[in-house]
Amino acid sequence: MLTLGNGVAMGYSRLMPPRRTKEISIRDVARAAGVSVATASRAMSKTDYPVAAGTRQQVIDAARALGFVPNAMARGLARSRSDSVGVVIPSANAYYAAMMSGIEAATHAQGLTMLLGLTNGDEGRREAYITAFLERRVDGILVCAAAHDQRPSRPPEEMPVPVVLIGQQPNAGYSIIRTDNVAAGHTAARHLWSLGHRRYAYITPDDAWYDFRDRRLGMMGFLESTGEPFSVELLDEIRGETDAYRRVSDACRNGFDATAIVASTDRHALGALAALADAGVRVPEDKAVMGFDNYITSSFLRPSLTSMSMPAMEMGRLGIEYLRQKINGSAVPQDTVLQAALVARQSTGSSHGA
Amino acid sequence: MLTLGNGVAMGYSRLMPPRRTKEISIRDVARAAGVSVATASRAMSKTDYPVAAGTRQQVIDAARALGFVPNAMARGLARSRSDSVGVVIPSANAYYAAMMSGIEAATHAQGLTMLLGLTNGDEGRREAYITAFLERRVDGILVCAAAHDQRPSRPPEEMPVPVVLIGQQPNAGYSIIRTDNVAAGHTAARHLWSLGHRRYAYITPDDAWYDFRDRRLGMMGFLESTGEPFSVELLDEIRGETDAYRRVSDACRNGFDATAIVASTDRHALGALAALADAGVRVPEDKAVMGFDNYITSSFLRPSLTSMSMPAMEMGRLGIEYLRQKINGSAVPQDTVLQAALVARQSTGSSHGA
DNA sequence: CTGAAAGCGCTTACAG
DNA sequence: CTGAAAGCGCTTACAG
Repeated sequence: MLTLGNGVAMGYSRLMPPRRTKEISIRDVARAAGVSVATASRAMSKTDYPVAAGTRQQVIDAARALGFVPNAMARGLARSRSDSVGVVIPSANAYYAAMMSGIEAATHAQGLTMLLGLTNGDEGRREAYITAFLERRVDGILVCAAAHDQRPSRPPEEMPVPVVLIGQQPNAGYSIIRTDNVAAGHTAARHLWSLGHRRYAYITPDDAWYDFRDRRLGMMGFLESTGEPFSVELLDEIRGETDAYRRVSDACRNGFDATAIVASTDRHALGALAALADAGVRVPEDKAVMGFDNYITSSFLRPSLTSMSMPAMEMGRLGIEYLRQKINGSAVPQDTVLQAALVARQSTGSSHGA
Repeated sequence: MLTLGNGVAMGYSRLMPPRRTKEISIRDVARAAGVSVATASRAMSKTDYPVAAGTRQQVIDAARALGFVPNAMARGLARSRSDSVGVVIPSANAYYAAMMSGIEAATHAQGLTMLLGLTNGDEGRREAYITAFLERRVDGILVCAAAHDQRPSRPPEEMPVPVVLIGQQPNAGYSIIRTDNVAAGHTAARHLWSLGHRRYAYITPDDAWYDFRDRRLGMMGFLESTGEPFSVELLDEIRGETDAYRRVSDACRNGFDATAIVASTDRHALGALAALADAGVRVPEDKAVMGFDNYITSSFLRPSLTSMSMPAMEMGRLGIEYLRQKINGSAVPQDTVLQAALVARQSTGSSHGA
């Protein structure tokens, strides 16, 4: 090994010739076991099919001896079933990471392979991934979140496989699993209200993402329901920590009126908290801050961040569960609504543990 | 929609009968276009193959009119090539999320579909995923990280497809892309040393993960190279933020001697920072803290966290690039070493920006 | 309990 | 530039 200036070490591996030897097939296994291909197939894949115990063992032994690796493409072609599901996810942030964990657990438990499509900011890839999944004949598709204007272009009847949506989307007709973000926003505002706050600020990207819009609507709904005076300042077009930091810093410099800052995600809250700290604004004494999603990080910030915990992992798990049921021809709830949970911490002055 | 107490809303979708209508195939397209199946195939897939422009257009029009979706399993079976790669990743945390972004960008650019296997703490799933990928006849496999004792059970010669490793692993013979963690540990220690620190603590899970071991070795290497007196306290068996918080809290209660805390990842550093804050220890005045990986979060903590930035995204991108080259029969560097970069921030008292 | 054979939907020499 | 045909590696009625 020899490290170059550019950080790349040398030492080339031998050039492998293109692998062209015919793979060992079930035909080879059958021959070795002295049975027909049909029997070999049944002995290996259909555990319930009546095959003489001895025969089955011979086949299995032969397969092992030959190092037989069944060809899932051939199997899928013959069965019109791939035992795979396609998953579309916007990006691999902490929120979707939790969702992916749930998805992984469920797919693994059911012997399904997961084809992953990350749109990574380029929502145009969404359709491209769905098309790719369809060509690969996945048994079902899970579409996680989507902004307002980005819908699966076709209605459910035109989709050749079951589709389940996770996260509020404008796609009428599809089974969907979502969190009650209106209620979450409502709960967040009520919590801050109970601490005495009357002047609010909401930090968000924009209304194109339903989750963020609904959280805001829930907050507004609660505030209006009080029948008392309040104010809400909207800080929008905020894409991430950096945007949040800048805007809150600016606000602090220009007489930031709000005493309660509601950030549409913990990431936005993180930027806001940093800005407040740098501006010498004390939390929660001067201003309270809340976020959504309850990232693991949030409990270790100082002050630790109060957040609405969303059941991302459970949504992922449930999404695959629904898909499985649909694939098997079972009915599935058309609209499943999970609830978020308030986790109060130091940023709102209501708790003092980690 | 009607939300139940358990958070599940009712409203069942109609039961769809198992889809059994034969899919429309290239045969249908050929018939509709008035050409042979062979010509239809060539017109649609082999852009370079000599097909009369008019004929090609007819085929394409017919395919569109029929809503033809080529069957990738059949294609793969016929070509012995699936245009897919299998990716094994330990978990979807921020570090691997960055790696996945790089992987996604590269696979998408090359028209490869990504099959994802998350081991999620259960490293036994590693082999299971590799087997599943092999059955699906992926064109190549990318194995991201792995602890000391978890190796692909077979040597490269026995793997029927190209494999590329990302992250230091004990798998002799495979092409590997890694970061120079020894150098990173060295750099981290040098930075702290230059700030005057002589008593260190290292927070880590254990040596089973090479990255963490190497960072420690690099740190020790630098300290020993100074020829001056120093001390290093090892806080190991620390799995995450919570463990780090507890152990550092305990240490503070029992006279924590170290003035420089080196955490094997930013996550560990986060727990340590929280513990120090709660113990009334000032950072960086009383103790300095450093982490590795440079999560986005780290720059927004207060004090913001000094960290060694690892090129995770680039590793992911390069991994797929190498795989592509191997698949095409090209040689690839056997050992590629990328370098980490120091990002100094407030936790070590060397910077004061965000 | 077992086997022969058709079929899944493509691609690709091979022969015009 | 085009077509007929074999073949990719499985599964599954159908018939013993």
